[in-house]
Amino acid sequence: MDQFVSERQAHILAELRAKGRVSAQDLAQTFGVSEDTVRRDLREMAGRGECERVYGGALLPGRQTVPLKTRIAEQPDRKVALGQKVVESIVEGSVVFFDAGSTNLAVARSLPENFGLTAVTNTPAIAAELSGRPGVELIMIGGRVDPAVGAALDATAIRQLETIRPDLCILGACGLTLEGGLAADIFEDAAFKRLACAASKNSLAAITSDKLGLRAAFHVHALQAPLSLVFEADADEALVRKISLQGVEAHRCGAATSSNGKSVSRGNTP
Amino acid sequence: MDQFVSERQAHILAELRAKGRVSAQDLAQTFGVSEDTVRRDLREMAGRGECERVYGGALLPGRQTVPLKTRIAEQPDRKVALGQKVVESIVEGSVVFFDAGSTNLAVARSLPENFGLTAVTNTPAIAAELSGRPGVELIMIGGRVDPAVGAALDATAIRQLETIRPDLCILGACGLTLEGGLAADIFEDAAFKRLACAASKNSLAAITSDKLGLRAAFHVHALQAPLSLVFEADADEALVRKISLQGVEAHRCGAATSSNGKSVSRGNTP
DNA sequence: CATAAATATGCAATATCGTGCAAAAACACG
DNA sequence: CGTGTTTTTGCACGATATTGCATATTTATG
Repeated sequence: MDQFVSERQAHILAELRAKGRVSAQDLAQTFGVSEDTVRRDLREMAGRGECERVYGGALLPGRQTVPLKTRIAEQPDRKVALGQKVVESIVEGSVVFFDAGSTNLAVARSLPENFGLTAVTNTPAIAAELSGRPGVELIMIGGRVDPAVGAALDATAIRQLETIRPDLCILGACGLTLEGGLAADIFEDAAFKRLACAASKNSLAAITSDKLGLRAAFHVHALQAPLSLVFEADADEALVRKISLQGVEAHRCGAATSSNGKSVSRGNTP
Repeated sequence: MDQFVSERQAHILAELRAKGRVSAQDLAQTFGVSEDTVRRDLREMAGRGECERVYGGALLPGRQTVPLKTRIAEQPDRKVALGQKVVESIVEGSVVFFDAGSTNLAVARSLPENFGLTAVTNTPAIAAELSGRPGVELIMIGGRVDPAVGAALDATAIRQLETIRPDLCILGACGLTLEGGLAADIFEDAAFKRLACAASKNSLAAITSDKLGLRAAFHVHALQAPLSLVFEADADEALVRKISLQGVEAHRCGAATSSNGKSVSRGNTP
């Protein structure tokens, strides 16, 4: 069994209290069970007075019966598509360092509900996202949080990082060029990224197309193994091919069209 | 025999405390015994109240491991009112430690936009809330994040905390009694809170009324200076007065600002 | 009213549970 | 050392829980 019944219902209740409403379809998708199972949960919870059943899902009890028809407009952000592609490269049970960056926050969000891994991060936003997830062992790197980066980069953080040897380092990057490789805009950030890469067995960076060809000031990682890159669907074909020729594993994620109904409605920070 | 029974059960308990959940199948695999044996262990442990039996395994008793970020949403109005009252006690420019707890997350949310302070916290959700705020210098306490508490409590965290002397420690609490003072439900959590108090010049705890009179297992702070308490509007008048007589500064916050005064009803069945 | 979506119900497949029982090991005791 | 007792463990078997599918029914909406 992937998840205990009471755990699933607790998550439904949490989602319900956070958002005020839940959709049976989304819940089924989120937990990887059939809608029938979700409906049975909702019926049971309604019997305990934890929610009020409505057509399409459930609401908090005592509230007005807002027709749940208004589906949450989960626009399949480009970052979500990229994040899901990155998740495919993560081996279940491994130790993964999450570098700072909004793309990496999307990666954390894209982790399936019960994905088992040890997550290490110096970024509060990512830690908050992963905190409380069943299956995730979370290690927070402490220190002064650099306001420009939103992550701990100081000596304390470096000392703590040195005690950890991740299997995979998921890098954020501010720019990628064929000659310069991965680079960052902020000196301390780049230094920390280099250390994280050096400590890890493998490194992986998700590159949004707007970073392609951008030359950032401080070097992070050359285009050479051990490094994997994940590009968006519209990335420059020629450039990607050239990068592959340097011995760097390059993946490309599918188009971010809304053809698949994989709208995982978990995140709650803009 | 490969392992004594009590050893195995202790190991199960450790796993349970670490992950918040155990699966009978996994445990049988881990220890190389049959699932029947594991089930017998779990049944016995449940009899002692060490775990809560569920179909497929066991969970930590009582508390549900609901992500902290959703716990905040449970009683928004009251928590916000309490948070705003606590903020009034924070001196601009001081160094403030934010303990774990949904109430303290509300305090962090209630900080005015440009409030200047140095915030120290071991709770990812609070760090994420304060990260990026202009005026806030954020220090993150790192370490393994206890899933039941949602904060770093381990040796790494303690070592890092020892390097900091906050002006104010904003405590979370699971229970408050006249005789026992502030107490917490989880041992490691209580130990960390005690250290945080000891390191800080002053301590302050926001007490939701549902915690009043509740006796939690592990002592955190006696009702004596240096300690301030902030109560809700509907807190027991007599109890608050008795607490004041012990030399503890007691504040009371006004009624919830929202128009609906009846937003809190426990176990309401429509 | 027509249609599509969501729901309830029954049913079968699978997983898990509890109990009784026997074998093996550890133990108590003479 | 020998013997009876207790503890632990695995296995068998019936009971129970969970889940997905099929089907009939209800609901929302144009």
